[in-house]
Amino acid sequence: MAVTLREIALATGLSVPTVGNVLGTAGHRHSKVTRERVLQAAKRLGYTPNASARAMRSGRFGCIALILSRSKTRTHSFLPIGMLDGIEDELGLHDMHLSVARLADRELNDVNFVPKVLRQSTADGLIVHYTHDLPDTIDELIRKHHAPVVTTNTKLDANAVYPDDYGASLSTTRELIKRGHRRITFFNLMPRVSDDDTRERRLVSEHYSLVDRRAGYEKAMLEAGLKPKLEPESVVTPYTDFPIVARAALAGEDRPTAVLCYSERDLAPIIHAAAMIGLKIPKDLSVTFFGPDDQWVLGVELSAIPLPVAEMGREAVRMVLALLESPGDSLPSRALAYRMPAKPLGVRTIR
Amino acid sequence: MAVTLREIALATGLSVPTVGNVLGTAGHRHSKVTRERVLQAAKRLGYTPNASARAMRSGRFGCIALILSRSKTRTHSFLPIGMLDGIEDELGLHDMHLSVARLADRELNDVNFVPKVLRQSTADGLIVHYTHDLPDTIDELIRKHHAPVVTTNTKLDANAVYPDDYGASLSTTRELIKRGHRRITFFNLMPRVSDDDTRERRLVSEHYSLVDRRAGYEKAMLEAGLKPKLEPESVVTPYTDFPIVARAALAGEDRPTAVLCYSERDLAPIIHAAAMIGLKIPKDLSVTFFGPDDQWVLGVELSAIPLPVAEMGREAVRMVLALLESPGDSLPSRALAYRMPAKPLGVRTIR
DNA sequence: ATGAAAGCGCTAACAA
DNA sequence: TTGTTAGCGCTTTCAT
Repeated sequence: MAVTLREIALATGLSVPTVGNVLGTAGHRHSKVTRERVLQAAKRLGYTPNASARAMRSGRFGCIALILSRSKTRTHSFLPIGMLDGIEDELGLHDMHLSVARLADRELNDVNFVPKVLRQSTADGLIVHYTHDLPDTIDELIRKHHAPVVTTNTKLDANAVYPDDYGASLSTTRELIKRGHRRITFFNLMPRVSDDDTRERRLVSEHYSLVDRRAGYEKAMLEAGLKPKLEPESVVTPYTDFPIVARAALAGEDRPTAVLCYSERDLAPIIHAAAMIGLKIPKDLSVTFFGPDDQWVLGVELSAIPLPVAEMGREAVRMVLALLESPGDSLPSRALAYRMPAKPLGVRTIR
Repeated sequence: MAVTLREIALATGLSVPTVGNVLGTAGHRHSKVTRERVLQAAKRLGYTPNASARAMRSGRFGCIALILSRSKTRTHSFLPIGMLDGIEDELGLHDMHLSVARLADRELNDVNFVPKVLRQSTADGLIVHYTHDLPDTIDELIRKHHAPVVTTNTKLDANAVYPDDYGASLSTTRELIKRGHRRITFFNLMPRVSDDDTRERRLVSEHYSLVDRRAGYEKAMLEAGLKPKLEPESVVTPYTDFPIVARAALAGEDRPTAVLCYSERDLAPIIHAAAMIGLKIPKDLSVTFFGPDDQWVLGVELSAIPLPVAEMGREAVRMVLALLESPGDSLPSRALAYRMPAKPLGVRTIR
């Protein structure tokens, strides 16, 4: 069994509250000698406070739950590891911890598949991080849970935190233009729409980040009197065709001098195609992309337009805590600014 | 405030234990009418049992904590998302939930950086998943925590679960040989040793999976009277050189007809180099790799030798629970068999 | 400066 | 079948 206050009390001959005060936050009410005695004993016996007991007493669990999607056909399993950092850093400031649950889309009708975190009260608040849209059943399930809910990476009207993709795309494109680029292509190989497509792909295609990144790009191009060019033009590109499509997009007389990629998944095909054609990066082609971090791709180092995931995690926690303070309230959503790299790798200035 | 048993008791005119019995596991002791009445009220009021209260009562937290490394210089942020599935599936069978904490190597001397999960009692057991070696300070910290500890992805003598990389590499190589391949190269671009290398790279280089995959490969080659070939030969390969090295490894008269890659990170350089040379996959070159899942790389679909991560998570939970049953005990470590793909993509049979 | 009492929500044991 | 009592570990009064 774990060591409790009572055992320390017995060991020191003091009362339970005294020991509790010293080991808790009311040590100041006791003499230095007592404090020392308690701390010694606690250390010797290996005392660790029982978080559940504290939770019960305080009415707070000291815990936030992160809800992640869990699709069978995970095209790319998006757990933003950097977001965990942000979440945990912020939680650490409040002596809280993190619980994680993954929710399958499918089995939700079956009660057995609802994770304990949602069936029971375990957390003071939820951070819902879904790459795709929330299925209605899940949405309802979460709404039923009385704890405050903050959504990340989804553009909702309230209680959401998401990267300002529009702004980032706008300023990146402006920067490319400022550096002398005129033919800039926006590149996204992930299929956008399709009839017989899997549900997941469809949803990815509708994600706000694609819409906004494209819109920011187009805005910057148009305001500079340039013609936006989206690649590929077809709405569905089979994986087999990635290299072909990339090559076609980079070839020809009016080839782009810069590409802005929707995600890091577009990089390998681009860099590969450039190499096949004989284009050097960044000499002949500038490449920039939205992604978690800078990346080496086929011998080329590229700066990401770095998703502010840690900040997103931190802000999500802050919002959950704010909602806890004023129950029933609702907070305006926050679009998080990207921090642009000062000297991006893989991008050239044309003179 | 959340709804408690007391409120349901008041609403129904029943006693708290009666309500608790019905909503807990002792419903059979009550009349159907009562049960119905309680369930109705609970549903209407939106009751969710307080996990902390249950935890206190039962002496179990109903929670397992996953401890992950958090290095500043994350070359690749390895959170095995599939492992979460396995862990959560197994936990679900026991009405438990998952807590996650990331531990930074550095700041460990500072008490403020020790996550709550380790400072307080919150979990019944720990699963320690470290990509690299455990720093001693962390090791001590974890050992201090009285809960049972199971380690994943590290080859320890006891209380560990890890993929059987030796066996998988052995049987994969044998399979390639059986399919008529004679010149098979083992490929690993990640640097193995270096003087002025970062700590992280060094540790990656020493990870048992590399040692064992190489050993299994070499064993299979030697027993078939073939000459093992490791690429690159140099122990450190700058990222810039990846494509060059890959190309050199695939060119020449005695070029390999098959490559076995340490990880998915080796794929892009290989496929790219093959394309530059003009080799078709799998016609001219068979490619297989250790990785979480099958993958499309530059227009080519490849079967992974799929890391049994879900099974690893499940088994880790089982081991933690077993240790909980018999405290102080220690379990023999388990090497988990890989499940080989029946018809691997990207691999050809030579006749 | 210290201890006694009470109670957070739940459940096991016992009494009715 | 139902209710009463008690206690898990901790902390907040309040009395000493």
